[in-house]
Amino acid sequence: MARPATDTRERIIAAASKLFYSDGIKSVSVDAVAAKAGLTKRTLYYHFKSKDDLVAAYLAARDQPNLALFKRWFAETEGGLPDKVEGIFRNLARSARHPKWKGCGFLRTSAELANMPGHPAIKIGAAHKKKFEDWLRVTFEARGIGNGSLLARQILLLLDGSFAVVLLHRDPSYMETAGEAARSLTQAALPARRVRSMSASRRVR
Amino acid sequence: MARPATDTRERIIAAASKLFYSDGIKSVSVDAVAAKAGLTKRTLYYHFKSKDDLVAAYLAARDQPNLALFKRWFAETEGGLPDKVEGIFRNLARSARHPKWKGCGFLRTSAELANMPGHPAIKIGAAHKKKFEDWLRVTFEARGIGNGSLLARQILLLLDGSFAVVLLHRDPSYMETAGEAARSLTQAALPARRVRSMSASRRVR
DNA sequence: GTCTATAAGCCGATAGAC
DNA sequence: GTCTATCGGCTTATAGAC
Repeated sequence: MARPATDTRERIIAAASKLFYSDGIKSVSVDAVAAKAGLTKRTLYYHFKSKDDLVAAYLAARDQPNLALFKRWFAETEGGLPDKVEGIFRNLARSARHPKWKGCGFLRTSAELANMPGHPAIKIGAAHKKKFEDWLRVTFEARGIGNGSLLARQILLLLDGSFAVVLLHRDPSYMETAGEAARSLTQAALPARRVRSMSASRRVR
Repeated sequence: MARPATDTRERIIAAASKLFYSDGIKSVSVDAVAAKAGLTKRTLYYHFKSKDDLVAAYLAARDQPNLALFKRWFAETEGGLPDKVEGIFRNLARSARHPKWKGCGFLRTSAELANMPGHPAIKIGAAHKKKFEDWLRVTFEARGIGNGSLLARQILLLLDGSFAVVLLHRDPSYMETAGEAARSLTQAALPARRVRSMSASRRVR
């Protein structure tokens, strides 16, 4: 009562977020989350009906902040559309060099829970990626790209591919490679007027 | 003694492979693997010193067959280089429609064991992906592509991205999208002589 | 090389007091 | 809403017989 219930709930989610992202879902016990949050397991089960419920809350809490970060990286990168798209990958490569970086929490959770396709956490992850893809599509269409839907899907594939590959090899330079590919595809999809010289698709050869 | 020890070992790996790929690493107990192989846990521990050892053997057994499959898909697709590259993705999309498909075992294991970067299974997964990338690079260079190393990395990113995205959304059409992107990038990287009309990079607009 | 039996501990979840 | 205490089951791994 000294603290409203929502604060306790958010403290639990914060603790769960650190542990689940760092160590995975199955490796982290409910006891460990409760200890990290500074309360007992019984209290945790007062706020969440099950561990699955807690896992879903962990990903739901990452949804909006994650999207906001991508949008900020896009907005803050100067230049044309290909530059701004590549800017997302450059910023991601920078964050991937942090020692605590362990890939994409949404993708890692879906990989770990692949045998539970209906799990609420997977639905939240799928919705998150759809929101990102949709934001890309709308952004591309607003800039006059004909098939913005296709380009958005291609960029998403490169982004999630770089999450997976960089996690495996621990080599963030793959994100810069993905950024170059994203730049090439974006450049090629731009309306034909005033094509930039020295575009990435030319630089390749 | 009725059966050589290697047969027992291979039967254990076969059982482990089915269970680990289907349900993940942490979700599958050593008991379950032993039961599936039709022997006791004590016998399993006679052939493998630990569960980690068994996980590594599971991925090692998938290495060569998996590479051979990609090479076969490439070889059996008719047409030019962009067609053959896209053929890999088309075949992958077809296999992803099988109900038992659960993404890439190497990537899923590395996602689940992300907090153990030195785990032997992760090293095997990283080596597997490097072999695939290297085969792509050599293939591209043999066909006169200037920066075969860059294109190989880009194709790898699209392939692993499609593994991750299709696993999350359960929508194999993303693999066809990745195949189109791979075709575009391959086409753009080809030596300039005799550019095919109606290439994918043109079809986009 | 394969078996039965068990150690020693951790798991998610719950009972009941306050 | 938070606590102490605990249930029943599952976990990896090992001891020792044959």
